[in-house]
Amino acid sequence: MATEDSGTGLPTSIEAAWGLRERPGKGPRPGLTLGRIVDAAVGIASVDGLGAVSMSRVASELGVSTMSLYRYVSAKDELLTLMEDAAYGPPPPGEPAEDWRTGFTDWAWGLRTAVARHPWVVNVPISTPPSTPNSVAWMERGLACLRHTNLGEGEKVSVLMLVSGFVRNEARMTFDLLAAHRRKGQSLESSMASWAKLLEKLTDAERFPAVTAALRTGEFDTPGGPDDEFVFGLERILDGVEALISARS
Amino acid sequence: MATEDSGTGLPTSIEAAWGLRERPGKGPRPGLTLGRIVDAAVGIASVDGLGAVSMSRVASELGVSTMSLYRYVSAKDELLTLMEDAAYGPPPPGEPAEDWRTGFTDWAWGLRTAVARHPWVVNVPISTPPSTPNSVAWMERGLACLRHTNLGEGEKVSVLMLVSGFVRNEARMTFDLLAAHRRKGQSLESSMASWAKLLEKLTDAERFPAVTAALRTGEFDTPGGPDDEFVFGLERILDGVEALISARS
DNA sequence: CTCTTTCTGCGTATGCCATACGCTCTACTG
DNA sequence: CAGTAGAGCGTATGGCATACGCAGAAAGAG
Repeated sequence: MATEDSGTGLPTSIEAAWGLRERPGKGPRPGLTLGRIVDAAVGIASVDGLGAVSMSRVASELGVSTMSLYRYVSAKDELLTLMEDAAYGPPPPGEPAEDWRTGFTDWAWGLRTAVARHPWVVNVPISTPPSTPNSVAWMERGLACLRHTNLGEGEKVSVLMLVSGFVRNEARMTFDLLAAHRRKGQSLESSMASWAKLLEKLTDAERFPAVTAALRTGEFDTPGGPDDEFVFGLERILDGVEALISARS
Repeated sequence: MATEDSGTGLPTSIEAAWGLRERPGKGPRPGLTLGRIVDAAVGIASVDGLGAVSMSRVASELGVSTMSLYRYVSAKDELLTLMEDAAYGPPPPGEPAEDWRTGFTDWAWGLRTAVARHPWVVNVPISTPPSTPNSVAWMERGLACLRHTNLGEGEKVSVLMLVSGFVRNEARMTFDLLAAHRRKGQSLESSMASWAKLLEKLTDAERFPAVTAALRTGEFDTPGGPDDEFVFGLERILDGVEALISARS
């Protein structure tokens, strides 16, 4: 089986992504590389969504048989993990801004941009704490943004998880809804409008006074840009983090 | 087919959940109810996880054939939506606290409690904006908690989505990790510790100075309770919301 | 009371999916 | 040059959602 090696406890394919594991000289030369497999899978996901990524589809895209892939990846979820790593890509190079809030805002937007480029990543099931190269690199950069704050190391990590979780979740809702609307051939606006209409039909003013009041303002009909909710949430969270940092002085 | 009716645009099964749609007098009496089907599916998910919920498994649990279920539900994802609604259940009755922060904190904890009772809900794919009875009821209550603030209606909804998204995402990470650890037969502590060890092996101090520094404090080895991250994140977000409310005065 | 309509349950079939197993052939090591 | 580790892959197993159409039940229409 050999799902582990080198004492890292990582699956072999993930070790390969870190650049460990050189090829032993024996048998025939591999005809593929992990990179090509992951690229093919990413391509499929980008065009037809994560659901379209099957081992046989990836294999046929590469002109090999399904089972060949299992020489490179011991199970599909390893492939998914590697796809995720590839989708995030490396964080921007160079030093982050001196001011934590500037740097951290950049960081959050960078993550969001990566996710927007590959919306399917947010549907990759989480199975382990981040241990792929790019994930750890993004973590490194996030921590670096907070280097001049007086937060404890544990707090920094918590802030990181809070914000990256927010980015992921926001993207998940936004892009899943967008995809659902596209599937039904509607625009986001008409879809929101019909949702509002639906709620109006379902909610009476006695049992749902607050929803009724919110609907009456008509704000649901004008959803604004897809980034609006992201901007709003990020500002609130960073305000909260700022309060903590101030309290530590 | 009849996936829509009554002008709501909702699938028939969801309309049934709202109590619309009475039985037409004609054909044979249904041997099942939507409720029994959903209960069975929820039971399976609670015991063996969402992945174990298949149409055939649900059917055999009920002693009927697989295809019978399609008389009640037009596709599996309708069943999932109904399961989600059942898992959240109704929000607590009565008036929320006068003070928005008290009430809203209760609301967030209530959501978290519901999710903790049925951890699989967070893996139900999001396909539409909330339109099931309990989802709307939770929305109603969340808005009610903010009734004495000076936020605009759109802002209230944004705050709602921000916090409920946080609850969902936090639960997703926490419980997925817990499940992964259980699958490998490890405790959370030992698993976190081995993750820290792994990162130490993978990261050198030159390329990953911040991660190295964080690891050196040893804070990863003492994960604390599973609620710690939740409490931390919720406090930050509510601080941020409070800043907004103050700014509106 | 009978006929027609409408709805239920369900058997069967299709076409996906991940992946276990074991064979053949390759290319390097001793 | 022999031995062997590894590559590619054909086949098989056991899952899955769900389309289709049939048989029989229940209620209304005449």
